[in-house]
Amino acid sequence: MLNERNLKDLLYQEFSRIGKSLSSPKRLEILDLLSQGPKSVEALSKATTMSVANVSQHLQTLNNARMVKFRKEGNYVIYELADDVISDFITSLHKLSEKQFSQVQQIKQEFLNANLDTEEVTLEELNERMEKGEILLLDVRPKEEYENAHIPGAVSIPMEELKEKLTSLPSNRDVVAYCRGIYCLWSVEAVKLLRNEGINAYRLEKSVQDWNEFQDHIN
Amino acid sequence: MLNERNLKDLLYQEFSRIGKSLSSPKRLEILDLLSQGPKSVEALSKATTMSVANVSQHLQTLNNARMVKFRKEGNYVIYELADDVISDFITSLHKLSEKQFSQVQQIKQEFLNANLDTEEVTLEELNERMEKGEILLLDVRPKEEYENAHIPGAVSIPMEELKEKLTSLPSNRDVVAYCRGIYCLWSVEAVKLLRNEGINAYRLEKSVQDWNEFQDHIN
DNA sequence: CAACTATTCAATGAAACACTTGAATAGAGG
DNA sequence: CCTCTATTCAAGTGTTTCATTGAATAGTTG
Repeated sequence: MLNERNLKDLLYQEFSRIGKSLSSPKRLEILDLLSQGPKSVEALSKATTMSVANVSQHLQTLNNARMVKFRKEGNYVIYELADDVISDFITSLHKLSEKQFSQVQQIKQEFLNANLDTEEVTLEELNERMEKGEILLLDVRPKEEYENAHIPGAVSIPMEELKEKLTSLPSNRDVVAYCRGIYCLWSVEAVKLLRNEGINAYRLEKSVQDWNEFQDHIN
Repeated sequence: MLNERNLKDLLYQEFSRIGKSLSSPKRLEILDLLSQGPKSVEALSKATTMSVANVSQHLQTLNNARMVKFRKEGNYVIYELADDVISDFITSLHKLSEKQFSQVQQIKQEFLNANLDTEEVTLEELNERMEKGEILLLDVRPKEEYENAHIPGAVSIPMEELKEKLTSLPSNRDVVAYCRGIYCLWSVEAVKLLRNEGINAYRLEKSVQDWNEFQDHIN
């Protein structure tokens, strides 16, 4: 028989399934990757340096919490976020974390300082200077992610191809590179490469999601 | 030395601390209770039917994740949510859960059906009829929670005192009872009691938080 | 249909966790 | 200053979760 205490236990158990899915660092990483677009198990395995079986297991628990869904496509199983709401939720988790963990900021800063004396670009600046045609915006994520969604006007050169294509870039325009957001470090790498080549390069810390939010705000 | 993989592991580990704090049903219940206002360890222990030591331990992990803060007051240690942002975050977790778990809805419905053929009141209705003075709004939460925050115009009669005060209620006005929100069942109890007394009683499923949100929306 | 690939399943040992119990602490009040 | 109370700490136990491994499955391609 269902009494009040039972009911509460049942309900909070259900609620906690979402919490559980967010309680593992690896699962959060998977969710972040999926927020850039659908991916196969193998692709996730590579990106996270986990075994395929392990990733599959995590995806299973995420699926139980209805955080992701999947479809079969040929030999592959393609996973994606179950819902736009979830992408928003993950973003708000990040914001909350950052707000309360100075440690997160510290870790990030330590790394960036060791790697780059970086000048940041804001979305406002970007918007302005894009319209004037003053800059070249570079999306250094994998091609699929660019195709899934990108900042309007951006050119896709995946990190892997950047070295070869360095010479084809204009040296008379400033270049701004972005990838998956604040904790994605490809853009840092890209800026380093470009500067070595004598190009004025800057890092945009923001992601496509941030861009969308920014657009919603000014409209 | 901090390399890219290390950095990611560290960062996601930090992020996951919030997830961890949301991964235990008991902790979620504690957080919900705290979103109604500050509470002592003992009070939480009673409300959740857990041992004091156990609650204390959970509060410790919540504190590590900066989800709660505490102050000492006489003999007692009073815990509360660390931040308004966290209350919002918990609310959005509930909404997300409800959206994806038909099971949650089902559990709730089964219980309510077994207990009450309930007519729900919407916030719009409430607003309208409150202004006309047609109804008496009853807050059946503990006095401290009422004092911490309540819907304007509501009268506080904690559940424990309701039985004794039944006769002092007007039988010529409709009564609407509310407590902590959709999963708080005191309002269900209250409506049952009131109807037995021949009073036209209805349940408001919403909470003070919902009311505040509603007010923000219409302004 | 045989070989191959991507994914999942099942079993293992190791680590993390929840809850209990009983002792320790620290503040309040007589 | 001693007692009482609320809370925390520390140790022990049983359970759940994790990553890893190797086998099983299912779908595709020759």
